[in-house]
Amino acid sequence: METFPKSPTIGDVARAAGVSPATASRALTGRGAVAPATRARVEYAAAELGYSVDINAASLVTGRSHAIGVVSPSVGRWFFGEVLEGIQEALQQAHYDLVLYHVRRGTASRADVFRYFLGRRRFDGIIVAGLDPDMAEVEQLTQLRLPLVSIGGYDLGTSLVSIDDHAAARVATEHLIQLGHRDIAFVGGDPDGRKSSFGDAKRLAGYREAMAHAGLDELSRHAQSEVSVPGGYQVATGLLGDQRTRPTGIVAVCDEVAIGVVTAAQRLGISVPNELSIVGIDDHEHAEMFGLTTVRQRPHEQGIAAAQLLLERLGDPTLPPERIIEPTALALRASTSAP
Amino acid sequence: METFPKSPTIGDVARAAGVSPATASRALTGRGAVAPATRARVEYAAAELGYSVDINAASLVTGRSHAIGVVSPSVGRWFFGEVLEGIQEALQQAHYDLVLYHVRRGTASRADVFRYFLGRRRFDGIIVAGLDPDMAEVEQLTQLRLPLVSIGGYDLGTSLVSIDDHAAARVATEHLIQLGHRDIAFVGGDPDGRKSSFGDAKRLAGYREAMAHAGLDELSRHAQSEVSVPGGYQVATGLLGDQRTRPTGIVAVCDEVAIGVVTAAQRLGISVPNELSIVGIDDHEHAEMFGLTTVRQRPHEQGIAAAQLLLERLGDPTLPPERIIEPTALALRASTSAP
DNA sequence: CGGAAAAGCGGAAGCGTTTTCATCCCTACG
DNA sequence: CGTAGGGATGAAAACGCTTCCGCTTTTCCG
Repeated sequence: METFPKSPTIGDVARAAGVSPATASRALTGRGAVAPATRARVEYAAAELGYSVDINAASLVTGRSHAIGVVSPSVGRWFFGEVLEGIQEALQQAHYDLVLYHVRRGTASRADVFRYFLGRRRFDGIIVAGLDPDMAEVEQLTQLRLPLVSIGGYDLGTSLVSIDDHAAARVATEHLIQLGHRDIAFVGGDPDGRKSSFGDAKRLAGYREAMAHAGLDELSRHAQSEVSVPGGYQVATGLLGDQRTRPTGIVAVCDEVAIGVVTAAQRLGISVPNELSIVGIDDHEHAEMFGLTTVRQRPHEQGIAAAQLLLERLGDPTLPPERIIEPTALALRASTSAP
Repeated sequence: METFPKSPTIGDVARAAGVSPATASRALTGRGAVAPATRARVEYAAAELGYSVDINAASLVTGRSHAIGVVSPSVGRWFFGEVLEGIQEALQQAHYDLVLYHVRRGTASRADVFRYFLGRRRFDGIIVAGLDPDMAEVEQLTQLRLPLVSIGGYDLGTSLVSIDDHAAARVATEHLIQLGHRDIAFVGGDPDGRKSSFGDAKRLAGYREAMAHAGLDELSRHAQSEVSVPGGYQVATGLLGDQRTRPTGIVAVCDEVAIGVVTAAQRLGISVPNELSIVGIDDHEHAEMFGLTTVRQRPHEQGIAAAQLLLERLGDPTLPPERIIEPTALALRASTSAP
């Protein structure tokens, strides 16, 4: 095992194997014809020297960087964490690197990312997750002329992976209606979804449609909150405090909010589901522990699907955009019953 | 605004500004002397053309890729999500990209990452967060000869950012002892920390030391569990079920486990803190909502500190390794009282 | 005012890789 | 047996950028 002051190049490998750099490259990349015996010699030499391709040099000539960019406003929230892990899983199998850009809404660095970071040809394609970009950002995104896949609702007119948020909330609401509930509140998010994610607004609309369809327009109400466990807890503490105005059923914008609501109910001594039925959306990893009835989605699978969609389009950029709507299903647990 | 069939190069910018590529490069990178008027012309031309440097070509010649790698076994858990966001924040300010490698323990792709991904000179330095690498992996990491910073306990002999896990658990335990508790259990993690993170084992040791110091060795006990909210919930359900063997105080390996324990206690009708005191470690974003007494740490700040440590060493590789022990502090809330 | 130093700039080399093109040799087929 | 075809290989160009080197011009100071 020879030691190099600096990393060995393909020239070093070629010399050690007694071939030209061209042949060494062919042997190692698998492109072009090379005799089996030669290939073995090259591979042996490469292993012996601890050779690893310099991805920058390779990218320069091929124009492919073998990485994809992921832009997301959050990594800590369950949905995004799961999506990210799914993307990673698919990318690692394809030997692609993942370059992460965290763009919290309204931060200065967010503008930097769009203006400065995204244009450097560091990646071959891009996945935007749960992003609600403004016009300028959309422009900058399309300007890149890179294959793009969107996850989680916002429709850029490109390939897209999502659930039907509208239908998910409708199903959740209809579940409560079928159980006999009439006074059903929707908890979480803000009215137009500007401050939360784009899908949240669609879920609210799905709830409203189900209510209207059952002739319950009058009873529709929306309690805004931050989209988080404490957010749900806080708003539920207010909403459930007065027994006279308390609804019998709650549809939460997502499981995190639903868990906050469940916790608040417990704290207030309100029995779930006897006195209050709660249904969430997500099937969060804690949903089972809280016995939460919810509409299941699989963000991990969505991440994988998005990455695969993107990888396909890296291989063949002429492929038309594809829209994948992932299935959802009601998961019945112990947080809902007849009123 | 001229449109290019392909992205404009620095040659295009130079031509538009009426200078040589060399001068254009100097003007844009800020290295080397260039007249103010010339710089302005070049910058104007670059903006007009929508020029953005090809980072691969630049990396090839400078040997710096302006990216750093982050290796972590999780992104969804609170601690790692916070760390990741902190790292991002610091890196974005320095115009560095973040390349993420998710290495779950025992997966095939983990081996791939160490064998294949890490050696491609895609990044200039590396941060490992909460990793418990085996010997081969440590070898591969040091083989890279790249500046490295470790977060969260495992000591590779390099620069490092961490809290004193041992002391944190000791403080938590002593808090209960001072309140008058004697029968105190430690919940979460496995004995040697092999399956959970490295710091968890140190926390267990800190608990044991505090117990021993108070002459309570005999009463020391450790209830193993997955390090998660459901994990804490599950083990607490068993531990608290039998009133005769129920401890009066619990030290949880982290707040996620502690929250699981609190929830289990509520479900079992055990009053916190009247019948059971619980103290966590972390100051998780949900700790306040659950009224959890805990030992606070700030993973977001640790992420920032680690990134800064690394960036400094990128600028001057001769800098000696530095070990930053971040402070912790007991945060008193409503989950602890005298027994 | 004269000379030294510094500033400003262009030409060209070079980073490590892939790929085109040309060459050589072997096989297979008429 | 002659030749077409294809497999295997090497030489060299090219990718886009930064930087070294050298040249000219300006500035500064005694």
